[in-house]
Amino acid sequence: MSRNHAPSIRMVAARAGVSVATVSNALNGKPTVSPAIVERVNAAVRELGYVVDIAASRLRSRKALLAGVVVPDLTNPMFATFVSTLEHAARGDGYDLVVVSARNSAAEEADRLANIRAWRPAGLIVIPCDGAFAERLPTGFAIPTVLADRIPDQAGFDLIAVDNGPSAGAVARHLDEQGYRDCLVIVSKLSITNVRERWEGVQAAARHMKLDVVEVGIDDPDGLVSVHKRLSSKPRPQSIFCLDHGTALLVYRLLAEMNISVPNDLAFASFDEMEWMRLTSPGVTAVRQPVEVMAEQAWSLLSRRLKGDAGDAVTRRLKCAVEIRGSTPRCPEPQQRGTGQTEMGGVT
Amino acid sequence: MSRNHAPSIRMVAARAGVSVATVSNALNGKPTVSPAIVERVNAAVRELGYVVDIAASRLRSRKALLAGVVVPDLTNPMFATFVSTLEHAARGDGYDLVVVSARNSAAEEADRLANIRAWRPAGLIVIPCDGAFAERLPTGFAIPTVLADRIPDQAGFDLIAVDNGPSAGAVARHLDEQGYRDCLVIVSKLSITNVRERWEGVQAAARHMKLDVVEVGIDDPDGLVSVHKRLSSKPRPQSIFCLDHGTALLVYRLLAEMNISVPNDLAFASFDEMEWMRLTSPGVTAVRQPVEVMAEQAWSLLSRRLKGDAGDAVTRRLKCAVEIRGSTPRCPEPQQRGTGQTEMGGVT
DNA sequence: AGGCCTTGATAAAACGTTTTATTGTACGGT
DNA sequence: ACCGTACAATAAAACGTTTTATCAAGGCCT
Repeated sequence: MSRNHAPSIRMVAARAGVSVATVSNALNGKPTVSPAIVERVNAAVRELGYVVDIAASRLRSRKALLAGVVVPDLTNPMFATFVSTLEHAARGDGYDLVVVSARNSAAEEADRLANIRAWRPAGLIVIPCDGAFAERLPTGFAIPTVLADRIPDQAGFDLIAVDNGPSAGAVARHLDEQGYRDCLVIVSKLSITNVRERWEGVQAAARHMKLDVVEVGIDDPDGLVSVHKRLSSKPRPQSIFCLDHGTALLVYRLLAEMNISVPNDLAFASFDEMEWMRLTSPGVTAVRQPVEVMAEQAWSLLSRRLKGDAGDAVTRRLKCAVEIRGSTPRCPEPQQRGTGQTEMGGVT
Repeated sequence: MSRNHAPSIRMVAARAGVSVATVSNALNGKPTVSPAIVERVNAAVRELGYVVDIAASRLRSRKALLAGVVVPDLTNPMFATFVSTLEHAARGDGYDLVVVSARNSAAEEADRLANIRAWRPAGLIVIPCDGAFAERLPTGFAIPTVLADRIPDQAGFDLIAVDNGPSAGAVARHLDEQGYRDCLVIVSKLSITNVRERWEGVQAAARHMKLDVVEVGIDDPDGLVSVHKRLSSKPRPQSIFCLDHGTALLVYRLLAEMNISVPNDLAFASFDEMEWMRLTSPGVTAVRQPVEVMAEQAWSLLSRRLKGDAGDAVTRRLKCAVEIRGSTPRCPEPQQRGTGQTEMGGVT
């Protein structure tokens, strides 16, 4: 019994009655093959259901139509969208993607990077876990690399990110102008470069607001406890601005549990817009990042590099959309605070 | 100048002063290599930063530690979680994953399947776009394949899915018992097998409720228009049950826009729980699917197959959790309908 | 001492491709 | 009829591995 192996180019050659080299030439569109033979080869390919072995092909030709993608967490809808868009763009150029998730762990990221190397991709697109990405890049792994979304401590990388500072600043200014005089800023980890940029943007933009910042680790209950304490004490903060969607979700739930009404008792805004922020009543003011654009630009930049462009490292900052919704209305006068005045909340 | 190629096993051999075969044996833990030489080899590997070329390895050894994964849409948080969990499990067994998204198109799914074949994976895990999956599987692509989540028309596949019918039925029965006498069931496409199962489950479980079903294609505005019409006409349906999260989102927004209050004006429930359903006030009654468990079981089943288990095709149905929340309270008496009686909605 | 294992290492073949160099073959120009 | 060229097809080498078969060197037994 012939084993159940996938048909090889040899079988195609035999079936078409030509040499192996000719089959290869025919399939790769080399002009030195006569049309009649091309047709014979194609017929044999169809009949056998032959599909090239990419690995063998790459091995010999030294051309890899393959790029690696590393994201911190596929579960995050933003990164999932990033990957999905990227995949589409890459396939449009004939490239395959090997995608791995670091599950928010720098150690796993390093591991995955080493592992992805074994695939000999032509290029890399990485959303790093944190700024220390350069240290985790295996030595000697010198292929075109484009970073996205998160900002590395070390310069010299191509980078496509959003203008975290100005966008977060725009929200802070909005709160300021609406009359709020203090704001509790909540972050997951200030060590994440984006988050730090946002926080700095807020600090730069707030003119009359007193600012306060709390770290709420994603799985760490302590942070939430301290937010709880902060919200129970008098006077309560007039506004809250969460600098990433994870904390936004946690804090928004906390508010509901504590029976604190948005926006009657305080205003609420978030960086990183999520679907649900348009569904609550009122909607949540949020910064929407242009993920798809980011993915497309990351690919087109990598694509340029793969074609041989060896120019200086590029950094591009994309503009975010700031969606003002009912969760940040004009600040009521102090004496009226907490007595009603519901904005007839709505989906915008 | 020596080109910038990744170091090969040959260089390692030269550096360690042994033969290529010995390096291979050492790295693969063959017992015939003396400890002293193993150490020399490891040192050389470290110094050069050598990483095996998986493709070449697989080519020669005919052992692929690689599985393909095809999902309908990575953007869907449920599938993203599925992939993420799967990846973790696979890596635990030393396997890599090549993940592709069909972007909800059967044509793309077929294309991706053909393409993934070029990687010669050892196995396949697929969440098919629709029931006609078998037709799109390239002929001769006979590797262990586990289907997940969606049910194929054709039998003979390993399958890990949830008990769509009973779970949807549980929600229908709940509505029925709460006193609702009719229910508008909303689906994306009845051609999706899961959705059909859910719909059949609803039909089987509803005892006193009059049922009505509307298809709302994900990108198709017509469906929403007909829902709108249905909601404007008198008498308005007493309850709505969306059988997938995409339509749940659309319809929930539509309700807000039409100023129809949940649950004052009607009850609302959904299959496919999403984050935001715990955040609205009141929370949305929903069926939560055990995605992680599904992924783990899919992997462990595939893993078994890869180890050679050639038993009959297995079908496993996982139980879902039904989360009863404030959006489906006891049905008020008809004369009171729409006059207030807000459940002090809360996050559960 | 001679024969036979065992041990540790290696040379060479093989995997499925692509590429390079080679071989015919036909053609047009003298 | 001869040469040079262009064209079509191919044989063989190469890519980086793993595997198989081979080999050399001891050690043990008679």
